[in-house]
Amino acid sequence: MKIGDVAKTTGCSIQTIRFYEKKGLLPELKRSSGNYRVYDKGTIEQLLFIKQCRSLDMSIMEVKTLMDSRSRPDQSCSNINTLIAKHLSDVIIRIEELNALKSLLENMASSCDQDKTIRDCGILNYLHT
Amino acid sequence: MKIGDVAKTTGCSIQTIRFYEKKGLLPELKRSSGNYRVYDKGTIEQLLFIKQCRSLDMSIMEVKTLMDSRSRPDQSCSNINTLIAKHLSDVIIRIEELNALKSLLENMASSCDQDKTIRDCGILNYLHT
DNA sequence: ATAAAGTCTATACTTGGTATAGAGTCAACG
DNA sequence: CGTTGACTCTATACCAAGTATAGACTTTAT
Repeated sequence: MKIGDVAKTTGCSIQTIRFYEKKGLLPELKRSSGNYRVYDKGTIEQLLFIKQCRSLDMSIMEVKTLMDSRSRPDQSCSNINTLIAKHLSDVIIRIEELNALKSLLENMASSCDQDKTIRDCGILNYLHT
Repeated sequence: MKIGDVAKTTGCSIQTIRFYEKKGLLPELKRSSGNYRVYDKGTIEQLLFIKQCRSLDMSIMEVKTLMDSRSRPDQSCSNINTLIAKHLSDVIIRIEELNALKSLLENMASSCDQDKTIRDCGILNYLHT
């Protein structure tokens, strides 16, 4: 399989696949006689794994940690539990931040209507304080 | 005032102040005979305005739009209302995304306990699917 | 044989800064 | 007057996580 096929199958762009390779998320791979990357089914599965993790908003480094763990199946999975717990806690903190932000923005939005001038704009006055 | 004083007063780092200048958020400013940037009270106020906007998670471009508006006090402020409404809507969408993410991560976290091996880790099995 | 499609590397761009290097400036102290 | 230390200057590189080119090469199809 060539990179274009892999891109179609996985839904990752060609550049992204090469980017993941450069970041060390894909194992060293074979090249054809014309220096084209040659992929097998294992790589596709790995890319789907990465995609799944990225859709959960994990960083490349987090994904790398998980993939490295997968190559040591007999070890304890406690570090994986820790990683997910940390990630979850980060998400919860971010949600709280954004909820606070949302309240502020709602207050601002309600402090002005469309019919004022810039000089009298409630939003700008709020920001100016 | 020199840049170090401004940094202390506003809480922005020196590099950040120069960065904002390069991005066009600060007006063209005077230089001393030794080519040092010279600031006045107006710039401090502008920096605090920028900081306030950034703490509301606005992008540099959004801040720039607001600052440009401030220089035309007689115009209608409807574009400012629109900007804030759009920003608020973005924040709400992001909160929804993160809440969905949170549920997923909670399910994952509860699908494994610390005592398993990588091979049997419920989290990795989830991700592998 | 040639044209089109695919792939290669290397580089620049994005956002919002942060962190250097190396040079120049300014104020105080002896 | 010299020199040390603190400050500032520009320019550049770096981070995440890709995206988007340019210019060269390979493969495929006609």
